[in-house]
Amino acid sequence: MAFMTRAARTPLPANATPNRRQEASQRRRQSILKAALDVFAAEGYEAARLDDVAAKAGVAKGTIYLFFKDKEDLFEQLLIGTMSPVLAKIEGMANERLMPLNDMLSALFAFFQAEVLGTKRREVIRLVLTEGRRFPRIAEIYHREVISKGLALVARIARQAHKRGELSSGDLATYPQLVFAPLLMSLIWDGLFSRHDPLDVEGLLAAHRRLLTAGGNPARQSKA
Amino acid sequence: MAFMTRAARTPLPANATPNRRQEASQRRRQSILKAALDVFAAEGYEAARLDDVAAKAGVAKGTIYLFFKDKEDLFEQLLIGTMSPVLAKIEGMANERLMPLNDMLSALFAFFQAEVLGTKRREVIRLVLTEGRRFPRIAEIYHREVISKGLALVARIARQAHKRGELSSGDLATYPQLVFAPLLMSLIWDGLFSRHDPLDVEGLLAAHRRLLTAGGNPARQSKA
Amino acid sequence: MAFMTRAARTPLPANATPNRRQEASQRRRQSILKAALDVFAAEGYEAARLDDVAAKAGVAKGTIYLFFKDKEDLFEQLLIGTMSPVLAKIEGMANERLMPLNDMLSALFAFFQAEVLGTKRREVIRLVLTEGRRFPRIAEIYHREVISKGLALVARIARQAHKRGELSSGDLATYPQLVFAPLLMSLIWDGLFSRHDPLDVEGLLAAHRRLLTAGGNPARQSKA
Amino acid sequence: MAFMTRAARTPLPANATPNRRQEASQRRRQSILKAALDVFAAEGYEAARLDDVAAKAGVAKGTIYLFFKDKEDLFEQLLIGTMSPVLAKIEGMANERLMPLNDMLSALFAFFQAEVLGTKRREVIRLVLTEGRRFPRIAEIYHREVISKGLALVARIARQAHKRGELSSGDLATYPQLVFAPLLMSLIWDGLFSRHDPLDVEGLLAAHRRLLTAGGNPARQSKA
DNA sequence: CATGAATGAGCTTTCATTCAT
DNA sequence: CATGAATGAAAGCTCATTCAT
Repeated sequence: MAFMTRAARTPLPANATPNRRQEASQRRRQSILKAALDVFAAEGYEAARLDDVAAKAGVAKGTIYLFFKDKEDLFEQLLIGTMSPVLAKIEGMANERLMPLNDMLSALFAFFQAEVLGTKRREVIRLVLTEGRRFPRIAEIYHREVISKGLALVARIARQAHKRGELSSGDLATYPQLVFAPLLMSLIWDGLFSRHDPLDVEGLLAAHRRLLTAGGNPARQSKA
Repeated sequence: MAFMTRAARTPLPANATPNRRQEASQRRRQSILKAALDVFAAEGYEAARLDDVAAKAGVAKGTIYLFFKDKEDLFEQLLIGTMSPVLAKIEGMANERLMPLNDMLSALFAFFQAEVLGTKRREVIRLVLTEGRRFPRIAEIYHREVISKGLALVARIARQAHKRGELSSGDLATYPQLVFAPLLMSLIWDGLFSRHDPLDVEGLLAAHRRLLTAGGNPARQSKA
Repeated sequence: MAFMTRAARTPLPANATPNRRQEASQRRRQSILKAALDVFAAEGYEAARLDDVAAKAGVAKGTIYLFFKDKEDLFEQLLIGTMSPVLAKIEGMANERLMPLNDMLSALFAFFQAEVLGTKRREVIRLVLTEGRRFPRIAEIYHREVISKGLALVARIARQAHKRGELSSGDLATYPQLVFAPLLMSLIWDGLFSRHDPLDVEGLLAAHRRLLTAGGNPARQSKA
Repeated sequence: MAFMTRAARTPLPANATPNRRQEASQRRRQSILKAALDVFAAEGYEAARLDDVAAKAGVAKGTIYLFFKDKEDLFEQLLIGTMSPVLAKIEGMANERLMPLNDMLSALFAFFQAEVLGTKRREVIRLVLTEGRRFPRIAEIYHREVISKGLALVARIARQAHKRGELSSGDLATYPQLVFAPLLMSLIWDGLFSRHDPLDVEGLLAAHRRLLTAGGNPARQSKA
């Protein structure tokens, strides 16, 4: 937002020029990142060719190096930069008043479907999964900034639900990963097998929600 | 199996030498596959160098091409060949009398921990996950031979458990993936994050089992 | 010199601005040349980067091309331009009344030490030596404007000294290069080996002078 | 020599093969070094293209990397390897009975003209001079293995000549560089200026020898 | 059969030069 | 005039694959 403020304040022709340049530069940077995501997602880090990235971005090969130190830097900035909206969402949820478990699961799964599985962010997560081992820094950042925060949020809600009696066991507070496991499964299935055996993600996640909440409330379970 | 047939047919002393040769040949093939697994697991398909595979296997680089058409063929044979024991186990379980859900989960999780997470097979699965998208044939074979059979087995048992009243819902029969999701999660977590945040896989899977069976047996749930 | 002419003619306040511009332009040109010398001396012609020259000169990369056609032109103008003071000195000495050999050697060696070895001019000569083969034009200009004149001067003095009986042989008149050889040696040694094995240039040149004059004056020799 | 011995002793076909390979390999290595010398000498280190080296050597680009780690290694091995015959000669002269100064100068200058100026070794020395600053290791090795030994040899002979009264001064023992300076001058002149102004190296060195020996022997001097 | 030296296409990265602003 | 972002040719190096031995 900040960058728009000045633009609005300075309709002066003199400032317009450097402004335009900056904007064009940012647009170029974004087009490189977008192209890089496509190519990295399609080929993987090693097989991705910067020639293809440049061609797809509509820039010369050398232009990439104006924005990124090297191929690895492009890859890291791509992965790290794209996670910030997800991060913001998670932190937003964490700061809100703690919602009931079931609401949170609905919100979480809906968010995941709409904002990850339904967008190119899906590819970013996939790249973290597939290349993370060879980019320990990325794995670490991703764990610290996204995974651990998401797990902590779920764990807190599960703990509260357990205290309130919504959950009969503390297992979800101890292993919040169980909440995310089917999301991961969906993402991976979608990439590997949906061509031969499509997965009804919606149904899967609904069933997963029933499973998670059922144990704590056998009465509900019979209705769900 | 086919390759053993002739060996069995030729116990003649005169043929002992070609026999030895065949054995030596098979040993060589195996050492290449073993080395290839190490290298592919450490570097990924693209970054893996056949030089390293040859060195690790103790053979000349050209020797690899006596057994495998090219790098891709080596990779595919590696992934496809290693899954057969898993496949056998799954088919074995499928052919046994159908066991109760809980027993099957115990057996399945124990098998997974002992035979996959605890062995180099872990790396094979990881390679399927990380490289599968770029090797559709492998994904397809793996889905057809392993995944779908494992899911079908679990689905059948879940269906029966549902009929018997062990499970209050048919969800697991519809989405047997829910049973495997935490296994996948464990495998991936182990590879990416255990350095910074180790995961108690045993505990996770136990909690998962409670979750899966809880809904159907409220009485048990309260004890668990 | 030419560029100062107009400046001297235009003390008008109205013309002060174009004047300032010209001065600024010349200052810019000089800063580029100075920076270029540093970078070419440190890296050699090929490895020198115009980016570094521009940064060191405090101008934009494109500015270099306002003064010099291309990298090669910058290099040539640098080498050719810097030799003019040396040239002037040599011509000055040539025009003076011919001095005795010994005095000339003293003056020549002192001049070389103070004005070449002791200044950045040292790097210019080194660049002529190291890059001259690949820039025949520079070698030629340098030979014509500096080397041949310096040699001619020394040869004339040596011839005269021979006639006067100061030198018993005409060798120095025929091979005035012998006078310069240790200067060259000093320059090169200084660049390559002084780190491991410093050379007492002062002492070397003194010994060289004794050697050059000794032959012609055995009496002196015994004292030196 | 050693490698020819075995070849003569082993006309066995079995040993012939690996032998041939080794020989072919060595021939290839030499052809690369020879080509590299041509290209480095013509272009300098930075501007030399390995493509050209490969083409000139009649090998593929990759072949260079079978023998040399990288461009720098090729360059260093070229410079270091070529100096060994010179080194051997110097050490040979050092181990002989110390000869009179005049004989040594004759031998030294003749050797330099025949074995350095008259061969491609000339280019190697030139490369040491022109590139040595940016390859400190080479300068150091060259100083340690060649320069310092040559200087020590000359210094010893000069000291002895001084003691015997052949030389009236100890200057040459202190500054043996004075003996070599005209050799250096010849080498450089040959590379830069001989096209426009050929240098009579033979005459120059003869004059130099007279100069060096004259001071100590005024009688001779008057004849020379 | 087994070898491993040789190949050369292909990739990343650099940097002199240009040109819209 | 001055700028510096953009260009793209060019170079070093790698490595899957081949094939003479």
